[in-house]
Amino acid sequence: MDKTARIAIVERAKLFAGLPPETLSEAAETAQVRVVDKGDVVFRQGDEAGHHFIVAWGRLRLDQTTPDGKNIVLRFMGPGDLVGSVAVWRKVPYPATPLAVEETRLLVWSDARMMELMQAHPPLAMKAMNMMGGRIEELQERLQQVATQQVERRIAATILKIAGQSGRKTEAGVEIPFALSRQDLAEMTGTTLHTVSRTLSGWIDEGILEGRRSSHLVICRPHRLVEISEQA
Amino acid sequence: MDKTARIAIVERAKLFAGLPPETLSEAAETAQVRVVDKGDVVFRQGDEAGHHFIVAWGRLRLDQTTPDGKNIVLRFMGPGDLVGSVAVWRKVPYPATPLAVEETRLLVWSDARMMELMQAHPPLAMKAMNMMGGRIEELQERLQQVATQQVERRIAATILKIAGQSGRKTEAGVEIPFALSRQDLAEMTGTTLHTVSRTLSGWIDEGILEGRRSSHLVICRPHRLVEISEQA
DNA sequence: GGCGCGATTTGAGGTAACGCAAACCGTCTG
DNA sequence: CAGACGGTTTGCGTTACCTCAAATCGCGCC
Repeated sequence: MDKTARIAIVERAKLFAGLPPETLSEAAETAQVRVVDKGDVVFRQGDEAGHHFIVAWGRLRLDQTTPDGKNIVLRFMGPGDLVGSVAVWRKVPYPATPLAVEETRLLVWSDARMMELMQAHPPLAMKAMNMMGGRIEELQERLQQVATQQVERRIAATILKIAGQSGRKTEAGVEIPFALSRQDLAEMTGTTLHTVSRTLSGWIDEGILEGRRSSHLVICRPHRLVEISEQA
Repeated sequence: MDKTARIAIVERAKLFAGLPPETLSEAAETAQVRVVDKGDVVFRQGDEAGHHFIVAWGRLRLDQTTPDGKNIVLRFMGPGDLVGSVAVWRKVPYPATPLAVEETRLLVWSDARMMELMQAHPPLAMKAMNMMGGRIEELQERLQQVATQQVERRIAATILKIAGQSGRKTEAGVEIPFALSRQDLAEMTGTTLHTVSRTLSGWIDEGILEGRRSSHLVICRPHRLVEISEQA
């Protein structure tokens, strides 16, 4: 990947959005590139944290395993998203495992390099706090959902959020352009595979969704899903 | 409150921990002081965010109200904790309401002042990110708990966490030194007042806790609570 | 094409936790 | 001290969701 391509990626990353060209250029120059095959991980929960990553293209699923062996999906991440930084700044082991659900390319900076960049360009640090703040708000919202809403609403809201950040418009409706299993949805919403399957089956019967027994979900009637996600 | 007192508070705040005395002094000089009576709020969810607060003494409960009128308790905050900063940095309205559960004194900086401090003292920004990272990890842990564990475990874990950050040792055991209602615990663990009451009653019968029908909980057998919070 | 594997669907039964309702008890007020 | 009030306790019926179990289907592989 040449420098121009790297700059293009850096430009798109939320972390660098709106910063002056010199900053982008300097950031791009000091980045390494890393490719992760579908099914492989960028790093593992518990590894010592030493690098910041930005997704150039592809898609990651951020998993967290509990001491008693259960797994939850914290979020999906796509181009422009920042991976690993929280742990690096805190100097603690990575608290989760990002797994590539499709072939993914990332830009990589060492802890030291990123630190230099931040010292040299204070707005970078502000941006970073901004992004972390976004994560906090997102987590608070999800916590609130899991704590107070029933399963059907949570599943609807989760599908809508994913569609909002990764959906592609097609003739049939909004398509989620990667393999999102019922198990994934269960682990995002704090329920079981079976309950998700039942719920989706119902929605497919009602014509709200398409994607029976297969890979890619298509939302045919987003409006209905919104209603469900907001129903009292 | 004189300058020496303010410096002492600033010194204790995690945000400033370990920074050089000049920084502390400068921060302390530019701070305002604000007192909030028990039952009053520092600001309200939805207000425009313009100020950073650090708790000097006292205790706050951070509440979030959902569109459909439900309430959840995000966390309790005590001396040294940072309030409101996430929203200020993101330039979004405050996402939650901090309510004083006892008379509370805070140091206040305007957005602009804090920005100046951060620009002048880069380590401050690093500390801030560190703290935000801590919040993210805490939220991820709670999300995982609510999503995968059953109510009894969640209540046990929540009481232990609160005891860990605010508990005081007494002859009878570890006391939680402020009024923590069953309703509060319910709103922290994503369950109902009734279920919390039943669960605590059981534990009190078993001698794990004290505090029947009254203000301050005392943990008599922390070890048992830990077991419950980890039980398969 | 036949086989086997993993993901999904669907059924049936059980239960943790909710929702409603009533009683209870400190505490503050007049 | 009577009375009212807010937090708590407890009982009981209900239910949303889980758990266990089995059938079904798509897909890659030989």
